[in-house]
Amino acid sequence: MHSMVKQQKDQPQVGPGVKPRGRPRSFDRATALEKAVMAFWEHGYEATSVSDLTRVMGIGAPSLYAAFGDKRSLFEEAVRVYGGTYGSFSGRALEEGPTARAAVERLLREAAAEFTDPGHPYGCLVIHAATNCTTPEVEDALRRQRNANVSAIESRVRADAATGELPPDTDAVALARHAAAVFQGMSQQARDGASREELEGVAEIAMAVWPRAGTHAG
Amino acid sequence: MHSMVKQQKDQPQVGPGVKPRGRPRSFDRATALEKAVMAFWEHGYEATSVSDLTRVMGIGAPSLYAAFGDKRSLFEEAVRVYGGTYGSFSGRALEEGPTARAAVERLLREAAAEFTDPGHPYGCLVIHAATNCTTPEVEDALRRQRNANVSAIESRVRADAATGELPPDTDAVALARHAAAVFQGMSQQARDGASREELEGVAEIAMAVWPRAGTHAG
DNA sequence: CAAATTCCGTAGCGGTCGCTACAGAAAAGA
DNA sequence: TCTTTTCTGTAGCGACCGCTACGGAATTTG
Repeated sequence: MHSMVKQQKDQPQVGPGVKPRGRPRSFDRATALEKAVMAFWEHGYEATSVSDLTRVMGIGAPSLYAAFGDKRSLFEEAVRVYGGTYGSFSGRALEEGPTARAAVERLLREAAAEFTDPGHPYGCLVIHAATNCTTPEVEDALRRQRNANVSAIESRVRADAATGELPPDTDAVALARHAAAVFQGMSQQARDGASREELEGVAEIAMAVWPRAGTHAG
Repeated sequence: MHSMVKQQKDQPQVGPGVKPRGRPRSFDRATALEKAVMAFWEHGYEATSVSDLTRVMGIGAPSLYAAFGDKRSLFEEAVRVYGGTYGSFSGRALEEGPTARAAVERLLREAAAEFTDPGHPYGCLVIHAATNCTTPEVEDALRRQRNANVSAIESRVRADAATGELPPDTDAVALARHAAAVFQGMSQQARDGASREELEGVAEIAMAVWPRAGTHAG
């Protein structure tokens, strides 16, 4: 006997003509999930208790566990929702920017606005929601995500150094890590009360480190 | 009757000739406190339980409470110890640097070494040990400390802009916040596994934003 | 010695944690 | 209507949380 995997019926994949069998869910799953995103974003994984979640999501604990598995699965799904919405600007900036410099400039400028948007918690969920975690897997998952972002910046810098858009002796690792450090520091300062304008000033200053095209370092 | 304040006999202020009355403490207070610093540094305030503390400190819970008050008081004392030892480099760099630029350069370069020292947990306790805290007072205390550091950098920049060491139109707030953001981002990246050399590269890159003496911005 | 004072180890307090057993309610299928 | 399926609310599980009452141990004072 192989172990049974609990059937997940969370995301209906069948057409709209087929109705599920039993009593229908009395709440909107996406709306409840969005509330969980906000709670985790503001207070982090550990400091957000299941009773906190059931309160803000407006459902009972059994409904939460039936719809989302357990607290950790709910958090992972909340991280995915965040990455596809509030946090998607960073991936877009890095993909769509015409050059590494333009991509990072857009990344930092949009971060200044996003991190201080009064419509949701300050800063970046990926940076802050799983620090000091008693569940190391949760902490590691977001750490990997942060390090992947550093690598993404580095790849763009390295590509521009290869094409001549940046000087060939550019230190791609240091330039990328600097951009990432400014990004992460901006998130921290947003949490500490910095304004959008202050963070835009940081972003502008940070862009001064980029070598100009046609200028070689040293 | 006004409320009695519990007599604290933790730090003996009398001369060495006077012996305390009852049974002497069977552990060294400073050594135990140092262990608590390490535990809070690595796992943060909330994720470090009292039983974690009693284990690493090698004492029972009643001894901990008798010697340090409660968990929060112990944490506050640990933060003070940290600020006077591992974290003291930042204050020294900002005070002793001959110019704002030299002070920040030393700050960042020493941070690269300190944040990655394998002899203790990575990164900065003040930045990481009280995030996502269910006790907002604890979180706020370290937030104030971080914002005070930003202000300290800003003061040094402003002073140099006044003397002409930096251009008079220098944006002191942005320059200081950028330095602080890099500092905080370096701490985050140290926690995420960055090496000393990588962080030194970040520090070097970050210093490129500073206007040279005799050069005016715009 | 005895008395007084202070510390330590055991053991456990009330509270919250993540999670779930259970029974009733609400829907579809027969 | 009756059965089947699924969801919901109550109520509570064992584990851990921060913290402490209590009695015995260790030390100074008289």
